[in-house]
Amino acid sequence: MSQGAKSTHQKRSRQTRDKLLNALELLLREQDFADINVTAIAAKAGVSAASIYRRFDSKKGFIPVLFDLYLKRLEEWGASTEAQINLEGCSLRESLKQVVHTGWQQVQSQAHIMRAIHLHSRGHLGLVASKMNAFEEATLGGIRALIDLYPSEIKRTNTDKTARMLAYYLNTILMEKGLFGEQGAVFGIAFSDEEFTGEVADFAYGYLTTAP
Amino acid sequence: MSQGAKSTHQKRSRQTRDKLLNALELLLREQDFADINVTAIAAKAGVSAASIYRRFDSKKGFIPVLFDLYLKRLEEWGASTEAQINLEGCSLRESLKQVVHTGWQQVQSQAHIMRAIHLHSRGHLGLVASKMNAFEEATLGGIRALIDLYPSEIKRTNTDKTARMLAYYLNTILMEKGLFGEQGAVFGIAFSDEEFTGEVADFAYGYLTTAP
Amino acid sequence: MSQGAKSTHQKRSRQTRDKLLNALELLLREQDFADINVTAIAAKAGVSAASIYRRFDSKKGFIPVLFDLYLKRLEEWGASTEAQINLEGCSLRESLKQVVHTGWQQVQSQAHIMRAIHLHSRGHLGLVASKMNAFEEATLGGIRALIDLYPSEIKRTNTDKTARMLAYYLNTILMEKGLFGEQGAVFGIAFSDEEFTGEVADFAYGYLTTAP
Amino acid sequence: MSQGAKSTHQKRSRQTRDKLLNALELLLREQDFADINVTAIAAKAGVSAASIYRRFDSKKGFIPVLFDLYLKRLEEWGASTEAQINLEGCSLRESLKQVVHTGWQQVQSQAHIMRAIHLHSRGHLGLVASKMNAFEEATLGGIRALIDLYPSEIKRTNTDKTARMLAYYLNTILMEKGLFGEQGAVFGIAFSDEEFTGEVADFAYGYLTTAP
DNA sequence: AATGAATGAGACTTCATTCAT
DNA sequence: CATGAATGAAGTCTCATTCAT
Repeated sequence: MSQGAKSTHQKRSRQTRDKLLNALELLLREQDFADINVTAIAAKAGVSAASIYRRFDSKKGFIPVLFDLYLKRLEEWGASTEAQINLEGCSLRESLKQVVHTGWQQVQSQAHIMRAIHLHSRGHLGLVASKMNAFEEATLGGIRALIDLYPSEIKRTNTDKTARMLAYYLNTILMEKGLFGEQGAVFGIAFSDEEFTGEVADFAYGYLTTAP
Repeated sequence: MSQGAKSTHQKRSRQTRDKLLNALELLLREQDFADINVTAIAAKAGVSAASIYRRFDSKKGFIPVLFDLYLKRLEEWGASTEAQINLEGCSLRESLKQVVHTGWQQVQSQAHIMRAIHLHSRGHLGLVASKMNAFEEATLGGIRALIDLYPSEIKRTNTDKTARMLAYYLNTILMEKGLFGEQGAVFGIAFSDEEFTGEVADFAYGYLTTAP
Repeated sequence: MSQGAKSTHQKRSRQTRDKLLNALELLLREQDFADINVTAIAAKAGVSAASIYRRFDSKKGFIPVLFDLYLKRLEEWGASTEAQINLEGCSLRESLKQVVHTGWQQVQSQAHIMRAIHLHSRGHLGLVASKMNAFEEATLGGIRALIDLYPSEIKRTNTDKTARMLAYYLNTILMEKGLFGEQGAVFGIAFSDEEFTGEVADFAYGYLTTAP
Repeated sequence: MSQGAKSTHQKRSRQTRDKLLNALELLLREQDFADINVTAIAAKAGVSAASIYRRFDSKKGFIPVLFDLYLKRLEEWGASTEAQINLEGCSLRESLKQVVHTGWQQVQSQAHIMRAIHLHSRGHLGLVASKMNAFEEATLGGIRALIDLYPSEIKRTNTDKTARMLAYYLNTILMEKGLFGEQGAVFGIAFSDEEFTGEVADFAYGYLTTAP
């Protein structure tokens, strides 16, 4: 069947799927994935628990789909105007600030979803492994592009290694606070968002502009 | 006494508790805490599952006790010779390298325990909150001491903020790879330990030596 | 029309019904009725499971229709040449042998259908009661005719009772082995077909020729 | 642990098992095994449904245990006075009548259990195969002993074959009516018990006393 | 006190049957 | 009508936790 021309059955099927996903997302804003049971998801979605097993392999099956949802949102957001960072004429420092600021907003808005993924794709199978790789490659691409914009300022010699470290750093540092900062102390990083993102960017800036 | 643990006046009781903790630690080297069931812990310890509930409030009750265990080991290790870093005459860069290297070893050796704490103290209650604070304060103290050793090289102005950021950074960046690096891609950070710790230290070095 | 089956005015409807019945029969050669699910029947027939409920009240509704199918085959077979037993000039013993032999072949060839009827018309409703009665009456008629052929040899006094017992005996004894002999020990009745039918006939012969 | 000196735990365990078995037996007097759900069994027994799965592999797991129960009762009954048939001085015909009469009583009293076994051990695995064999061997032994008592009267030549056929016959003929006679027509065998057992015995008598 | 047994809860799964398009 | 989707019901299974001895 051609894409875009979905049958009514398929549409209905997708609706149920979406209802379930929406229900889960709502619940994830309040509880941890482990504390949410399939009955609750079904109830919130207004469908039967058995229906879940038509759309998802198991409760765990929600995780990769949540990841898809996250990636879709990331993509949509990437195409939106608010994500359009204009680095024209910006200094490296300024650019990093913008990138971090933007990333931080993303993390915050999708924290509930990412938390579930972060905690429940761990250890258990390579449920999301391939998708994660794709995501990482895309992120790396962005980072490399940024690096390439400032050849003279950046003193790191191995671009690939640098890009990987930077991507790893940004991802990790924003996630930890974004996902768990609310309920955990996290070294009293209780700064304002401005301060936090500023420091995070400065960290990256110092790294890039210092020769090995 | 830890939340979740019960008093152990009797010697025998204490022994059972330790047997259980050992059993759990052994199992944690192979599986995630969520995948280990109390029966397995009891079996490994050679006691009945019901006995667990004489020592611990619940399965979750193991978490704060694991945290205690971790802190105890950290303390012992801090007092041991191998942890005695001699920063005398070292450059800031060299000192950071040593600190990161040492921290990395710690994380690696206790990864199985920290993983359980990291994943299962999340969201659920403030089971370990107070201990975590104490731990963080201690870490912060060390970081501040390090910073104070190199007043001329360090360009950051707000020492407290800097120390917190650095502590947060080091903790987060080492944990993510140490706890989950094996099974997750983590941006292809597949460098050797040397490379990794080197980059991590450089990151910190760049941050500290660059004016805001 | 069978209980459980719905009217099939349309030709197409009739076709679908037959496709379903054929599909079920094929499946019955391999699995027990209870282990065959409606989806499988529908799939084998190339229609949707929902369509089944347009032809049959329920899954159980297949049973009386299977019974009809069985009776139809029996009738056809009764009219065929191979079923034409010529008892002319045969001794009672010889006649019984032929009858048993023929019955045994019937049971064997329709075992998969009869097994389903045998197991699933039990207890549940009188789904097939009226048909069964008709079938039994027909069978009884045959038996009575046989008995009437050998008035001098047969020593039983109450013909009706004798006919009923004989019919019951033949039906039961052949069915048990025919339907379940393959997978059950059944008292190690592992004789050849010749031996088995011979003994069965001898049993009947002894009964008939012995005075009460 | 020595037999007879069972721990209290074991006793409790067995009690639960017995409660479940009793509950099932009560229910079997009213409904078919397939129509009884585990929840109902548990409720009737006054235990939790989960407990069932500590004692039995699955719902099907009841079947072999029911078979054991049946065999145990058969054994107990065999040792009881009412089963003590005194064949001393009896004619073969008389002996057969007694045996059939006794067997018929057995079948009737245990019909509900045997019905479940009969219907649900079919096809599915060799759940009861080995036990069935043992049961059949024991039955065969009895039949052989009976045959050996009347060497002059019995005209069959192959004792083994004869014993097997007789055992098969008695078992089958009594079971069919005993288990299903109430709800099925069974060739209008609506005689009194006396008549029925009399005919059944006569059948056997005729067989045994007629030369092949 | 230690423990085997019991249990409530809930995930998971299948299936006959009904619904809505 | 035919059908994919949905569903209620029940079996299966596991597990943390509590009970009773």
